[in-house]
Amino acid sequence: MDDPDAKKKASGMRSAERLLVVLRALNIRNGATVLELNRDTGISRQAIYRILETLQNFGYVRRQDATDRFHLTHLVRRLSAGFKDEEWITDIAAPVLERLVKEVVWPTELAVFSDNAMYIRESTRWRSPFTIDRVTVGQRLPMVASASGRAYLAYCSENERKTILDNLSASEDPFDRLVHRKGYVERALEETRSRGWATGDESFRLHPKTETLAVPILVAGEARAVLPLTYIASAVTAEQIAERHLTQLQSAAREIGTKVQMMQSRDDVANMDAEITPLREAG
Amino acid sequence: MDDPDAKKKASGMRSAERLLVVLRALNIRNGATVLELNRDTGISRQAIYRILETLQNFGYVRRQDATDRFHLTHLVRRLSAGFKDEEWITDIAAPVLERLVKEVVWPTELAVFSDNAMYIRESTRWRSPFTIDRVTVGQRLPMVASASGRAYLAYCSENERKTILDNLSASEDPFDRLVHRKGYVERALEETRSRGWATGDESFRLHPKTETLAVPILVAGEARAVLPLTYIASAVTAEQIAERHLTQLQSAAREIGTKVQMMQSRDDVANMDAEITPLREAG
DNA sequence: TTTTATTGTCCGTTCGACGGACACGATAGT
DNA sequence: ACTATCGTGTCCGTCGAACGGACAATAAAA
Repeated sequence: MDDPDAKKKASGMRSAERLLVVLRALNIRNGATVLELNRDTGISRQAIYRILETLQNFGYVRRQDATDRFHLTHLVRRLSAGFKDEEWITDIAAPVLERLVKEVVWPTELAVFSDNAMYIRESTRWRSPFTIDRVTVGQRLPMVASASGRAYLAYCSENERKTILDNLSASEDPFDRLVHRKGYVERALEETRSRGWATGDESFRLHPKTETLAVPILVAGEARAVLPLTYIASAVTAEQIAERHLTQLQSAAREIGTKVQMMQSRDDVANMDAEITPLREAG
Repeated sequence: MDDPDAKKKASGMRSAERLLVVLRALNIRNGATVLELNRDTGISRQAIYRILETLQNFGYVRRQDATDRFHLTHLVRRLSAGFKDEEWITDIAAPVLERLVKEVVWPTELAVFSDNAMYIRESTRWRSPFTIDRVTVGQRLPMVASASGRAYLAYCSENERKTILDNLSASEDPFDRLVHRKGYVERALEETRSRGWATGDESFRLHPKTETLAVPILVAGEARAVLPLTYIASAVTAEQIAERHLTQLQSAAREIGTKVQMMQSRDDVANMDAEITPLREAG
């Protein structure tokens, strides 16, 4: 009875919500009058004045003198410039991983390449009952010794692989120095490609009892990230995991890859589904 | 007396302001816990919860499951993607023009190149007592006939000039067709470069009584925009205007140019002067 | 002149934001 | 085990900020 509109939000701050709505409206129709914003958003004129004044205090909006239009300023970039392009994939992967952990009981992660190593960016470890180690987001994984690194190297572009291996040859990290072992990298990548998934070197273990298996996430045919699965070595073998879950892993990887590709191919992320949700009608 | 804190803002909505502060804080330290945000911004924890919930409802923020950190999502781009790169220069020029109109009584404008013509993007006409026409923001100015177009063509890069003139040769616009007149463009540009400022063809007048004189705004040595000044032809000549105000015009143009250049050379607009202004201390 | 459309501001009411207080869990030190 | 410390999460009574109706002012249209 107290909820006439069915889709009432759990909570959230009213005035702040409306500021976001106005800010979004200004992004869709940059250069708008108060009345236009009133019509676009359904927020009362008086409230639009208050909101615009607030935005002006922060310098995010300026008023064009001649006309009575309000424009965004370059400072609005501050509201989103902290979000790096590289994080897209993590952002998109998160919900997919969440679903994946329900099908595959073992914990899975998302790892991306950065600074000549793979880094875990998202994890479902805490959701899996089989998690025993404490590896967390931010964990570094060496390129040639870890399953994630190998999956990436095996499926990234030829040029990228060469550059990475070149960089690694100067590294002091003991696991990185494996690149100098004759034929080591070639064998590992060959094996990875023939199976479609990678394992890590037995000398590299984040936890003594666990092992990891990883599949690549391809965007436009090249690896942009990897999807590792960690299991308890005494319970199952890598082959058993692959037999049971490889299809699911690869399907999740493909879903993430295509979603990222779709995003990147859009010219303008902002104006997709450009309608604003009017809050309520007001005068 | 009713203003105890000396720097109290005129008004603005409290909760919405604090949401903006938190959003900005998240951009500076992407991936933050509630407590970190509390410390960074000085906003109480309870309020941070409310704010983050609001941002989550809009999808601008998601919570990384494993850790207790909040991250921006790709949707935050919607809050600034409506601001085009091309608008930077307008944004930066606006305050400079405002000052300029106080020194030079005649109305000045900012015009940028777009779609094979110049377009007025900012104007101080309404501020000048000498304004008689009703030309407004958005007005199109042809490239070879208008003062603004000539100033741009004379000082843009060689390649850009060639491309523009090529495009114009196919245009149906009568003023654009002047490009076909033998030696016309060359003479106009030569004259412009020798003086440092441009005038329009006498056949092109937005208003029968006014004429225009324009100087280029250079960024990295090439024209990115122009700064036209409109005067009443019966009152003064172009030469008189130039004699009196050319220094001021060029100095304003230089100021805009260097500011834009400074902006563009920054890697990250968001993190410049990265301190957040804590609102007040709270628990 | 009247009508319509739009901008701008005032002000009394109300409801949403506020933060103190408390519960809980995890980790560290003794 | 006990205590201390730190961090997360939630409840709830109070209070002031946000709300929008109402009105003034201006300009253009009928």
